[in-house]
Amino acid sequence: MDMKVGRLRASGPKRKRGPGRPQKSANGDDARERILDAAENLFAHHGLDAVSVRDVARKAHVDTALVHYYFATKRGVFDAVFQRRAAILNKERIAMIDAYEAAPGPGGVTVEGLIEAFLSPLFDASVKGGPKWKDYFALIAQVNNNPDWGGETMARFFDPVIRHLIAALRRALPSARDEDLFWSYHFLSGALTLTFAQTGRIDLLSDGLCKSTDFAAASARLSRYIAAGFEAVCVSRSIVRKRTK
Amino acid sequence: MDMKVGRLRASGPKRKRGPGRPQKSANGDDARERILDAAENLFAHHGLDAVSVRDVARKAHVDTALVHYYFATKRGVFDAVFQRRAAILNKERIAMIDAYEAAPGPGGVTVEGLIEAFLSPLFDASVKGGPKWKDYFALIAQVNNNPDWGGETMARFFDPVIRHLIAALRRALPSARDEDLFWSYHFLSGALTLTFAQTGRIDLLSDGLCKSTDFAAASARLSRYIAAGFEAVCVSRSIVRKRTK
DNA sequence: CGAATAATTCATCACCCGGTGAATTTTTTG
DNA sequence: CAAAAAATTCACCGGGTGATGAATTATTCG
Repeated sequence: MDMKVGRLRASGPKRKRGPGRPQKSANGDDARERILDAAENLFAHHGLDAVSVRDVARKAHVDTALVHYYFATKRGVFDAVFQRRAAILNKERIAMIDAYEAAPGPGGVTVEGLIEAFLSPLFDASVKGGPKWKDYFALIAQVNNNPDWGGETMARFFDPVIRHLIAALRRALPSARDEDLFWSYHFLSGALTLTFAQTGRIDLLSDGLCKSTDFAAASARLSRYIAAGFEAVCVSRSIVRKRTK
Repeated sequence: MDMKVGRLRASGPKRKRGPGRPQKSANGDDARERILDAAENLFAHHGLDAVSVRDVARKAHVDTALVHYYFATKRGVFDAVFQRRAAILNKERIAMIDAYEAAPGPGGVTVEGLIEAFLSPLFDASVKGGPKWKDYFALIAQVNNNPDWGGETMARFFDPVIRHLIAALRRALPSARDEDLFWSYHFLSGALTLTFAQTGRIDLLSDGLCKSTDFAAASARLSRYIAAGFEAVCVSRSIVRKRTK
């Protein structure tokens, strides 16, 4: 009986910098990068399961075998796409929160200020960063709402930043309960990711008055909306809470 | 030349009540119903594209051909699942909004009261209605965040109720702009559907303090959270708006 | 140049997919 | 009971899927 023998080929070549490099290196037109871009775009717009490795390869003008050469498996492609922009983003977001806490406006640290610091790198990237960043955020929206492996994946990449935000919120709202903070963040997460998902939903609902792609409009409202939600839920209402619980 | 001839077989049998009925009819154990239940569960937990017709048939203890006999295509199965509970739900939600507007508490109609009327049939069904209803709501979460056809599908089934809610909110907040109302609803929609998606995300983030399955806890917070968001965004701040716009 | 190494392609495998037409079985009707 | 109709199964098709090993091309290094 021949059991399925595990793949021996490692996940891609040894990445030493020197020898045998591809056509272009300083340029962003490596085949590897093209594959990631193609996958990012397709996964974001159609979901992981609706896109085949062949689709990705075709869009990247590359043979399917090359995709497996670099990333071993389809899930490997996905992970690489997901990871590529996460690190940059997370560093910025933590820096923004810290900077705001170190020098808030007159009146001190507010919930809205913290939320805005937490969100601004995302909206900045999606507005100024070009379509690839928009694709990336749409991809995150997909993952965040995936019931299979979404929760685990999001936790792996984004929990540090989020815990950082929640710690800061805890300082800004000393009377808040942790459950209230976590649920409030959960609602924020849902509102944010649906906005990033660009489903065209709001376009249809509003008969064209609002556009899914108009992140500036979303950004102008979201921080205020969410901050008000946090304050309404997290600021001492223990009497009411006991009644509803 | 033989062009692909359209399917001649109609989408299922003639549904007259009399002849040739299956094993059980009054009971909910029809094969047709079993297929819908199986599909509902699988689509909700894994997404439409990750589930095959064979998976559904296997779970329903039925041949794949029977699935096509009743629903013609995989998408047909999905539509039937989606539609099955939508009508019931929408009728209840409109009734709740109307009832609340007709007899609000002392102090008149509030945003929180409207939101709660709008949401309560959902949480009621998911808490009291058993696991099939939870599956259904998880399925809605999938659809709402699907960038391909989610926006259009949600619009087709739920826009009437939502427009009804927004009309009521417009009466409760006469100074609100429509863009603000639509964006505010959009955020509500995202927060709600991520909650229904049951991704386990909040469980991991909170180290088990909060549970994705605890709809009672979510329900206890969501209306207040969202109402505060609506009021913060939609109540006259035209001076500020002009600056950010 | 020529050897070494990385990048890329080619041909292919075993399997799963959605869907269909023709039997076959079950149920209802007269 | 027989005839009719509905429900269900069986066998199958064409095509797509993720993945792989061997061959081929491009690049770098000595």
